[in-house]
Amino acid sequence: MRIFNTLGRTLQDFEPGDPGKVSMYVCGATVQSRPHVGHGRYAVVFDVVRRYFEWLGYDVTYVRNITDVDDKIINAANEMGITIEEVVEIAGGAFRSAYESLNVAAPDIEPRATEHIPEMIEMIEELISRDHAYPADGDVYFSVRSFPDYGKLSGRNIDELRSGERIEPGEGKRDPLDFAVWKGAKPGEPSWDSPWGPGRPGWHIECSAMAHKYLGVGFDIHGGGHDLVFPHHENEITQAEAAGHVPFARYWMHNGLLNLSGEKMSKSTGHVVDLVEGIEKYTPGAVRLFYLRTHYRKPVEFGEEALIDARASLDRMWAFRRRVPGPVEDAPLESAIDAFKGAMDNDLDNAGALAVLFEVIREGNRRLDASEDAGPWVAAYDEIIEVLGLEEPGAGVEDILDEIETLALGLGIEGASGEAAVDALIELRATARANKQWAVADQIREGLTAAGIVLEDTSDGVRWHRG
RNA sequence: GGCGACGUGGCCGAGUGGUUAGGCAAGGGUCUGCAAAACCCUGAACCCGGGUUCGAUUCCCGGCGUCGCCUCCA
Repeated sequence: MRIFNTLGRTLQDFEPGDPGKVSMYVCGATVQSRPHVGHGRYAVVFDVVRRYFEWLGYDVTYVRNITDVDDKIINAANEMGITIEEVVEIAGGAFRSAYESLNVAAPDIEPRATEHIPEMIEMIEELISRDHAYPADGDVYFSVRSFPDYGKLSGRNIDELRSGERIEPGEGKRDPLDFAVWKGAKPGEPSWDSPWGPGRPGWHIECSAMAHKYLGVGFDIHGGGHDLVFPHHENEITQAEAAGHVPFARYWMHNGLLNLSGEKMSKSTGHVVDLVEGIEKYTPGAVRLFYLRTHYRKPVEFGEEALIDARASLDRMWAFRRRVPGPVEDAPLESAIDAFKGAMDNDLDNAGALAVLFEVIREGNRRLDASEDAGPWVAAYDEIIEVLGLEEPGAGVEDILDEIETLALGLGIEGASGEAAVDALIELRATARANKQWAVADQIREGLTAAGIVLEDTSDGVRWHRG
């Protein structure tokens, strides 16, 4: 597999550090407010990275952190008059449920910054002892000029940064480029004890410390949104490697950002679409497919048309799979699997992989139409759809029991509920159709449609699914 | 200003030095009580100008345009 490594900005063959295993660390979100649709993209992209490696047979350890203390969380708590724990609980819950509905598998480890203060303090002490960091009035700063490699990830050099420098030197900073690894507590802020007095960690140090703790030195893949390349990831590498963890991570993957009306979405400007609302409006599957239609490194415009397009494509996929109910025994079509693998091995060409899937669907449909064996095509579909995480969820009816029951009772069906009632209605309709009582048949179809169930008449009988 | 990415048919979106990507939408067929689904066929593209080449959408140079990072940000 070839991966575009941000470190070096080239396509590189992926070789795990430990044969048969892949260790991944992905920067999760700062849980200060509800997730926007941009957060969904990184979650889905790296979920697919993980699924693909697992599908290839690797034993994957996936770590995704939660930043649960920073300036913005503290501000949000103050504004709303609640504790930071409550902010984290509310926002974190919204993230969790959004991930779940997007079919993003939970990480193996989900460390929180506040639960790793000792590890961070230890790393800061190491940095100080190596003269890469220095305390100043309760803060501790990293000395950027003490680390000659600074800038290697983001591809910039210190002097260029300096010319673009806009920040006034902080009180204790020796150099405007230096950044805080530990921030002394101001009155009223949450804090932890440290050798430099009460305070809290700087943003970047948490990832350096937690990635090292769970994945060790030189783990395989570090991921995150492209906007994290600088300064966050640059600083992460710098701290970790300055503390002696060399190399910090071997491959760096960054997903492209989402635009809204041509402009990047951003929490700070409020230029966002709420992820949960987007999922409700367009359905979770359509949102997930929307993310996967485009190569993961490209920027994408989030817009109504694209989501409706994705929804239609998804319907096509699922409609194909419904034609062959239940699991299939056949081995997946080899040529399709090879093509899929070829696309994915090419720096996770998820869009190319989808093209393979659609070719499988077209030929599978053609064979089913012609009453030829489509088993290998269906099996290939199952294989691919699962790696992409786009499988159709089970068609439960729990949320529309009342509608179904009312409809059933209206037609004289008693004692049946839920799916049994649906079956009874379908049976009743079949009788009506056999007697050419089209009005009754249509009444049942329309009633079920209104309740959210779509009927399909096929040569093999009637199928139903949620609309 | 510095660094970087990108510019493909109505829309979205892969890819390649010479041969059909794919999806959505559109038109025409087939199938069909209705509905849905499906299959077949059709049209349409490679920002502009140079260069390299037998031949460039694909390589090189220049231009134009869009976007990102340089400050918290997936």
